[in-house]
Amino acid sequence: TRHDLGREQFQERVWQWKDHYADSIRDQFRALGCSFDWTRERFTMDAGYVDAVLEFFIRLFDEGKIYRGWRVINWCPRCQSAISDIEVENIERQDPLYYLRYPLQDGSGDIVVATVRPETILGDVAVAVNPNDDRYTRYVGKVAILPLIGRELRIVADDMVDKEFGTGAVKITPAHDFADFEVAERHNLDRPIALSPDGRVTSVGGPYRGQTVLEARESVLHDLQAGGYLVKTENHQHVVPTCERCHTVLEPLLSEQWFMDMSDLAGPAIDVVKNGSVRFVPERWSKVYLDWMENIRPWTLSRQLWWGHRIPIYYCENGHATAAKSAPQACRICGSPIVRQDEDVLDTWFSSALWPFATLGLPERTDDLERFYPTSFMNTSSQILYLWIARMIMTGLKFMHDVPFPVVLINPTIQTAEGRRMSKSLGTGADPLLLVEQFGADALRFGLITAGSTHQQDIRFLPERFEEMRNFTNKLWNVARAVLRYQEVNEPKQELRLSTADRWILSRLAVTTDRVTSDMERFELSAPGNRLYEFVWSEFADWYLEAAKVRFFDTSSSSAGSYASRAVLWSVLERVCRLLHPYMPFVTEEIWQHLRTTGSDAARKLSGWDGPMPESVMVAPWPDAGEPDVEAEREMQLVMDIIRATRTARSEYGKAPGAWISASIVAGPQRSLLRGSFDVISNLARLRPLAVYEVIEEKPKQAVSLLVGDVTVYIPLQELTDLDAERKRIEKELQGTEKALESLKAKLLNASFVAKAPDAVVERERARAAELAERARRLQERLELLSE
RNA sequence: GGGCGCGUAGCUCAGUCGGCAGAGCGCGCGGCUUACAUCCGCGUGGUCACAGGUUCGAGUCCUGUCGCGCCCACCA
Repeated sequence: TRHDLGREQFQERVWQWKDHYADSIRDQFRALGCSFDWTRERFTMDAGYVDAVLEFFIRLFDEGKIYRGWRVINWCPRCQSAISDIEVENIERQDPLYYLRYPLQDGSGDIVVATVRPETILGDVAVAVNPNDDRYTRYVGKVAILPLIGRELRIVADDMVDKEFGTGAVKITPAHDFADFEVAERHNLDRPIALSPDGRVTSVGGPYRGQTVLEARESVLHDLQAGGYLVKTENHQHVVPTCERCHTVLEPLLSEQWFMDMSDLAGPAIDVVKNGSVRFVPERWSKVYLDWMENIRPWTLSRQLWWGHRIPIYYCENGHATAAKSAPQACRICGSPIVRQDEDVLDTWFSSALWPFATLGLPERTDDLERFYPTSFMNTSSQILYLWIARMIMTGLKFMHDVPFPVVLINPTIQTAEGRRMSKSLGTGADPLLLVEQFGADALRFGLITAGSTHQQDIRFLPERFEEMRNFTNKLWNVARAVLRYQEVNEPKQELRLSTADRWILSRLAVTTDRVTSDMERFELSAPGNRLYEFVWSEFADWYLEAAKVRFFDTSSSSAGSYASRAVLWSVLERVCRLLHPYMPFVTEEIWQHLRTTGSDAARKLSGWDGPMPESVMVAPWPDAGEPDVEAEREMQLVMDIIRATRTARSEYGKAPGAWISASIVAGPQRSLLRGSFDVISNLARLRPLAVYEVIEEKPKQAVSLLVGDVTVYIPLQELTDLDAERKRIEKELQGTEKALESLKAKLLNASFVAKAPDAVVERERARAAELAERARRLQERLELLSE
């Protein structure tokens, strides 16, 4: 035990332990790609920091905010220390509830109380009833006799008693119950300590002295029963306070401890949240914060441990306390010699509470303090909202006269796949290094940040999710390989002639950048990740890259076209790296290093690089969104719809995806627009030979017809299917179209819809109805033609 | 006991201002096509927990109910 080692040797061992685990934490952060300024790493036990802790403790002590007093505190019999009320974990349990009969002194009867801890009767000093409880009015002021011990117990009236619970009479044990202590204060009752900190009955317990709590529980119960004092036993569901660290059942214990008065500190800390100087994201956490803050209680500061900041209080031979950074010559009160320092250490959160300014040198007014206080925002977990966040705000206002941070971003809590809390002691945690090894740091980060959404309260940890994200990382890597492969060295400068697809992807990037940026600015971090995933995979890789390849490999394409494609590929990827870098630092940096040494003049110009690019994507500026290109988006949409419709038809008719088939497209007024995308359509839809007309004299009878907006794609029947199958397909489609049209017509016939819905909505529905009607007409026409 | 969150496809989850319900995985069919089979194409899959209400219109807003989870709490 620590006592075998002694205070000094014990501390040495803890330092070794600390060094080992600090290294491991550093390794984890580095593996995860956290880009800290490692030169500024601080530990709350660093020399300078220790000095700050002493300084502020002394100030608070001298102001009378820190004081010593007798209070009931949560005592952990295993840790042999007091712990603060926010380190208590309440667990629900079923225990027997014993009803005990206490005879009245005057022989006029008895009074029955209920308890789950019969051994605590040894510390009883009174019985309390509710002042409005008629059943007990006549008892108030009388005296009951404590069985087994014979102590006289006053019967008092107190509002704290619930008439409905048990018998409506409560035994009062001031030294071993929080509520009872307060009752004792109100009624000026003795507070005998019946159970000592080492878990044994004291001399107050008379014949039971020396027994452990459990032994006493048994023997007291046995004796009560033998004496006829046990009235009955019930099963009782209740919550039991346990130690958060070791899960030992806590004993409320009257003891002398150091406390800090929080009432004056809380006020300003409430104001800054109410007036918006400190903002919580998600906002609802401010309610949780305020609720705690407005009901704040004194902070139990002392711990009976050997590791931590030892309380800088020195006692003289008369027992006076003097606060000082090192042992003073004499007592400040009476001048007599100092004989000892307080043995206790401070709650670890006391030093943490000073973090925002103690790390920056306060009490010295350093340059760092000027520059970095307040910090830009605090990102943390809801679990330390009270333990740390609230206290940093209070101490910051107290010693810096300013908030430590304007924004507190509260992360969702990660739970296990089964929805249990992740914790070291429950063994439900996950080792970050193993996960990094398994999926890669980028995939792990991306998966965590994009899981659920920022406003959520908790999210599940599902390994499958990180597999998906690993696949995405791989996708990005392969896209980069392709893009780099198509780049050419020392390309002569050419005029940049952008195709529809080029303009389309640049527009999609503009829209994506804009939304990603605005979401990030409001601390919405998962949506931008998902958006980038979608952009990279579905738009950039699946469509644009495929379209670009047509130019590289289709011999009929112009060199100007492939020059433009190369430039656009490079620029889009380059900006994607910058956007994705916060999520995936490793792969984006690696790709960006390759991009840095490539890229034509046109490519760099598209990305906005005038001079040389920075050394690392980490220090590259955030990309500008740029303007969307509505026309290009509309055009490309039509191209993609044509390709998709063709693919669907081939798949439906079982035609191999790669096989070339002939087709004609009748595009009406869209013909000129489609001209520029002819090669893309032909290659991605595998249509060859392909002809595009504005109108045709005679609609083909022996053909499959695909309706894409105003455009019709005709594929000769013999390429895909037979007449019968095509007729059935058209019939099915016509049915669907008519059904949709009918419900839309009904909506438009609804007078109140037309009258009350916004014009734009009504207009849109009308246009849609017209479209559907036209589609139905064309399908009908098709059917007639096929039936001829 | 109080506060908060969640309930949407078989699974895990998105869904912004109330205006045509989405993704990934799974499942089915077809493809090793010149970045990627950790992939590509096509498809399948919904009583948006339940019951009311507001509204021309509700997954979305309001009220209540049920279920799950987290936090807080001195009914012995």
